[in-house]
Amino acid sequence: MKTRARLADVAAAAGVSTATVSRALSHPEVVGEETRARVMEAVQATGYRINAAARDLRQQRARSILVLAPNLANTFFSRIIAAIQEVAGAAGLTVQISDSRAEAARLATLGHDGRADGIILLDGSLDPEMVRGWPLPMVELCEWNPAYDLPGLAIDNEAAVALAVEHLADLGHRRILHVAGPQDNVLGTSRLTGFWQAVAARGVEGLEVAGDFTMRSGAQAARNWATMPDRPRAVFAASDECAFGFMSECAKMGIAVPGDVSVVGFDDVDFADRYIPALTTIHQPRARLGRRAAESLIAALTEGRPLPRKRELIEAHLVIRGSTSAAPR
Amino acid sequence: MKTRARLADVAAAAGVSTATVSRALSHPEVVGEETRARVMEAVQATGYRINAAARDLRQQRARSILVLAPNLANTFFSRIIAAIQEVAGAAGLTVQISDSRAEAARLATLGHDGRADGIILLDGSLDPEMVRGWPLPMVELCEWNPAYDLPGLAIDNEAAVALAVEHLADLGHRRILHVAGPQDNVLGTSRLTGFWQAVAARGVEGLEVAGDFTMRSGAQAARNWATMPDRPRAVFAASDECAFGFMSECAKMGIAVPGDVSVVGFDDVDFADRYIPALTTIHQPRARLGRRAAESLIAALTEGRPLPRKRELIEAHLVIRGSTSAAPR
DNA sequence: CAGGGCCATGTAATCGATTACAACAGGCGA
DNA sequence: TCGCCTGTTGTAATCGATTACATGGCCCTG
Repeated sequence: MKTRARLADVAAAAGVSTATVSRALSHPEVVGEETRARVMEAVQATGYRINAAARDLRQQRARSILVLAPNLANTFFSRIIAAIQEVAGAAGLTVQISDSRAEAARLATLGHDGRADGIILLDGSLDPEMVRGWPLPMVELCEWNPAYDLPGLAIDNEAAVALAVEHLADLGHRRILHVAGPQDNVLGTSRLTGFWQAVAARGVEGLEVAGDFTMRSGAQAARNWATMPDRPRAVFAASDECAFGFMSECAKMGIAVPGDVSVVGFDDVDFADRYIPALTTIHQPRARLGRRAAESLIAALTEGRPLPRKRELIEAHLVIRGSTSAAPR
Repeated sequence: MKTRARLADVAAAAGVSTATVSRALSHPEVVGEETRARVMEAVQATGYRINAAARDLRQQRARSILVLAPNLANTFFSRIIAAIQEVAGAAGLTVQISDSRAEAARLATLGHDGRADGIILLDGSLDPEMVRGWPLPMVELCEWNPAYDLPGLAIDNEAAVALAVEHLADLGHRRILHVAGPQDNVLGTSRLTGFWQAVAARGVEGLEVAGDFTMRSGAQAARNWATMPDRPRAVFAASDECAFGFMSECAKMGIAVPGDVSVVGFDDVDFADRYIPALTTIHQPRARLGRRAAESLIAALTEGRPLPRKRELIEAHLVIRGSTSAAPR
């Protein structure tokens, strides 16, 4: 087998034209039964495989979607991406991934070179000009940025935060510390906003310390918190990772969770359930988010069904585990 | 802006032929300085972006690599994939991902449709016939399968396991339990083999219980272990996740780690350092593995540098943290 | 000044499919 | 029997780039 068989080779083998072979493969119903059989046989015999580049060029589509996330290594994103890939694969589309923090020129190219038919954006911090310049259907997922002016899907972060605050308040906590996310990120800011709204609504005292979603920042927050004169006994971290960092640092300092301090996280990553103690947290249905985003984008691509115009919010729920307990009286 | 500008549009705008435009863009040095400037101006003016499908078709390459992993959601793989993407992106290649457990026909197509120039395989359980049939450069990473007959890169699992066993033995443990990985997986089997070799070499007693790398199986193993009449005080889990499962179940049963039992994991995932207690484990340099695999594949693709013929093993090391302590005397 | 070589550029073939349109055969109704 | 319709197949244009080869101008050398 020297070179790959082309459509023309199959046509020659079957004694028909390339048009017929093409039709036999993509629109079998318009080809005569006997001819079709002969073509299929020739396909087998030659080991023919379609050349995607040629088909894509002619059809002006790439049968591929691009997923942009700020950190591909993060377990939060990987679960979502897996779900996207699953849906896309089932629809016969490939998935390209790229770190959205890559060099800007390279990133811009990805949306312009025709190798993707649509984009799923997991990053709200891209240059809006660049994003709006991409001539493709796009959806935002989890994060969002009004300047993109795109349809999107996310959980209702503020409502979710309220669940966490309510839970702690229900346990009798009157003072709650929020280890915030980065304030250059919509998730960070909306969770912070939600926090202040929720404590105000519930009439409990709120406190705030800076963070950036990472375990390291959670640990740092714990060290700061530990030095507070009258430290709050309830902590709401802006992410699970942050909560893990906080709790692990507590353990180092000999502070018990939830005995000395109750901790709530956000995301419900896979490890939350198996942390010690198991982490009370907001569950983000990551697989579902990924699946739904992929489905609506793919429907837009393949059936021309228009994308929704607005951002859609789905409800997240609280999962109560061992890291929270009643406030000491 | 009705349709995207093509090379011909740029050529018209610059008053040159398409050949000149093409050359000005990809081989600037062969084009006259003044002409080049005029072309660049026309590119700006028309907003021209190359059509990748056309270029790929003509050049018979896709500028893309395909990464196949058995579970894209797994944090172990995602770190590796991120590194691959980073290297590939810097080299101007896109990265396609697919779950290698997808339907076989779809998977086979991925290697044949010409949309990838090379493949990085993170799964040793694929149909060897299919893998050998792919007419592309490939490398195996982390996992391997002799039937693929491919170059590969992985840590020396058996040597790594020996480090774990040595560490436990050095702490005075004479009886060590291995919570094994799945035996239909090379990593599972090679770690098990390594375990038996290491205990024999060190002259300590080994015990074995089945598992499959998951937290769930680790938890199950802990429950079994707890019922053993004379239970070993040292456990080596085939993966960090398994170790987390084991430890979390211990916590539920009121068994202290490392007080009552020392636990060693394998992989050093991001959370290992922040678990409670922090997990002693074998560090797999996942970013480095991903980077090196990507680099050698890309070198083969772009410079024609041949891939190594054999599998390459790199050393892993042990990270000692809080989950292990001296055996009680 | 003729001839050779080099440089810059243009012409046109090419990559491998899809698809608009043409052509042809056979069946059927008028 | 003629003309039309339907169903099947072929011819050739097309997608948008790259690149082998041809061309023409210019400079240099003998």
